[in-house]
Amino acid sequence: MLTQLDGFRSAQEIHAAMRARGDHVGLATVYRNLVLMAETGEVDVLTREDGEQVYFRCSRQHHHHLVCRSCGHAIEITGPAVERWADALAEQHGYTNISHTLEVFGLCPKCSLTVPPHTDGPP
Amino acid sequence: MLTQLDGFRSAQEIHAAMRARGDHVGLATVYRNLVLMAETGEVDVLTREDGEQVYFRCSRQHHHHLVCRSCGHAIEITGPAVERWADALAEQHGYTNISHTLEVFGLCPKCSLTVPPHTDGPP
DNA sequence: CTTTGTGCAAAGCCTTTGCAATTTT
DNA sequence: AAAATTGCAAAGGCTTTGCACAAAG
Repeated sequence: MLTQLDGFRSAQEIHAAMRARGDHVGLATVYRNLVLMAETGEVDVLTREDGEQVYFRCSRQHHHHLVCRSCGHAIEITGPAVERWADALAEQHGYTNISHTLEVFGLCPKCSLTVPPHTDGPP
Repeated sequence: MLTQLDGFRSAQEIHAAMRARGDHVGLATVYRNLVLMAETGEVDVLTREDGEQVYFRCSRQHHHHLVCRSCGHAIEITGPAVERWADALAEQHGYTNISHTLEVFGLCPKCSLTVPPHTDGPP
């Protein structure tokens, strides 16, 4: 199921899609499996700007994403320079156990044509 | 109130702190004001790993944070190189309306001494 | 038969909203 | 007196949990 998704989707969206496809599955099961898959690293989780968690099956190596704000379509990206920069900076401040989050959002080429640009200020 | 905080705090934490200090204030008011201040850019909001939103009063220019995973203590950081890299990369993929999130987490020097390191895998 | 996984409904948690009361202008 | 702000309680939305039942080993 998840294998055919090209972007981040919420548990509820995945559940709805499965029902629509005919699967007789409960919402709780979807949540349970997603949580499990997230723990094993089988899927990536990120929190959308509206607070909802979204899931996406992708490679297990450390990477980040370029995510379409409108349709959820995601592309894996890597930024070795950023990783080093973040680690070095945190160490300079005496921080340990360093991790980081980095996501790039935008409107994908397809959605750029159909969705009005958002007017919020920059983040 | 917020001015004396040195790090990101949730609405509920802020509310509790105000009550403890003697302020007779409702939770709804705290939320309402935080939302307002976030809209005007007076405070920064970010979503903690547990999904709770946390607020922090800091400078209005574009910046990121080095946040202590344990006590919430935050330091503003800037990464001009990262900004350019993210924008260029997104443009290469035909994305428009680009924004990004970047937060570095770790244990601050103080918490490094008292808190057992977390054993989760890297993000 | 024991173990694992599932569905449904109920509960939990953070956040928002309705409304009357209070404060401010 | 009108307008804006607040407190409280109720409602909303996403997620988790309890429990009985079905599926798998």
